[in-house]
Amino acid sequence: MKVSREQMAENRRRILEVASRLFRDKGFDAVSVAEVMKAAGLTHGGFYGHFSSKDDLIAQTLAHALAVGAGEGGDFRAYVGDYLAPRHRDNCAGGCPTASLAAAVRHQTPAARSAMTDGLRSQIDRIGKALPELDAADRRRAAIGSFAAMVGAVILARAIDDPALSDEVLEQTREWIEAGIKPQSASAS
Amino acid sequence: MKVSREQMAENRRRILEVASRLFRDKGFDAVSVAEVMKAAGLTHGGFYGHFSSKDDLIAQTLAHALAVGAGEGGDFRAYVGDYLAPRHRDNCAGGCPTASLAAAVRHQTPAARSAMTDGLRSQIDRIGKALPELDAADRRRAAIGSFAAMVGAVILARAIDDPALSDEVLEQTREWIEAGIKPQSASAS
DNA sequence: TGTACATCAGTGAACGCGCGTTCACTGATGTAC
DNA sequence: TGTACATCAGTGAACGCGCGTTCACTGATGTAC
Repeated sequence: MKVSREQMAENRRRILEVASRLFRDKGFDAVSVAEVMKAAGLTHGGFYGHFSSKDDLIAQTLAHALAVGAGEGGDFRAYVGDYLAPRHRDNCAGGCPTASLAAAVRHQTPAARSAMTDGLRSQIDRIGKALPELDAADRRRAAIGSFAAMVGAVILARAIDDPALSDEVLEQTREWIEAGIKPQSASAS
Repeated sequence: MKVSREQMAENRRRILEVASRLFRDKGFDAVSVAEVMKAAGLTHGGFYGHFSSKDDLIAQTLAHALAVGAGEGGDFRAYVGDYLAPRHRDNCAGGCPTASLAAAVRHQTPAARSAMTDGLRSQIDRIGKALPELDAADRRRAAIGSFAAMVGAVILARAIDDPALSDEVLEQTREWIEAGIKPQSASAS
């Protein structure tokens, strides 16, 4: 049965939202189109009224997931602390899409890789703006280096099955980043 | 037709070797059992004489791939430079198994996660030993932090479709790590 | 404002395909004599 | 050392299953009058 235009737009939004959570939690391959539609409260047949293919859903979900949560002009220390916390490691479905999906994007379509690239570019710029105490060159290096370390640490912490080592990877990486963003080999806080 | 015991052992080794390259290149899901066996010069039916399932192959391939290349007591600077080089980014099949597979291990069996954990533990220890100029606490932090940054940077560089930004992620992360492993906010080389 | 009808979002059965896995068979291996 | 035979690594057809995708159908929407 037909639904109103607003209802359809909301359905589409809900599909993208549940797909984003499911993909982050289980990966692109382990989530079926039918599973996404069921989680959105619909049946699988209607999927192709919203998206041309599963690959199209993946690309649009990436663009959607990497666009939200863009705000946060806040404290970089606090951001790193939250990012490298066990709570974030254990919350794939609600966590950073880059940490969950960046490695899988390599095997996806050009549209998906393009969405990922745009998201990463703006993420790096955003981190740079959160480091105003550094000069331009140090700021860019610190933004890229610390973001790479954060993403890598969460990926490693999620792969490791020993909780102690997993916690240690998060904690040591946090300390390593904090030491690295002190301006110019200067004094401590 | 039956083959000699040595031939069988060599076949098994070849299966693990080609599986390691194929998995690193295309991911676990995109490589079929038949594809692995064909690349090893065999037919798919014989697979179950060597492994109990595809999951078993994945776990044993991880243990195999993470065990070799363990040597290299060499210079840490050179190691970082090679790791964060475009050549390594562009060589998934022959590159670091952690950079290619760590993120996917989260969705695999406990045996696979256990093999990954063992590999990461020894990798971290090995990097620590390559940093003898630091004291114990700094060494551990530098080993974990710089390895996380290296893995994260290669994953991000491989996800990005803009060559300039991809190169920049590698290069800036390399500089960030080099700045971080200078002993105790001390002088340059 | 009320009615008649064309539109089209969503439904659910059905499709074709590739996958992991199984199994009856083959023929070289390697052991018993 | 040579022969007879049991073993078993590898072969390739076949299986069942879940997936992405298609399509005839349904009935609420929203427009034309």
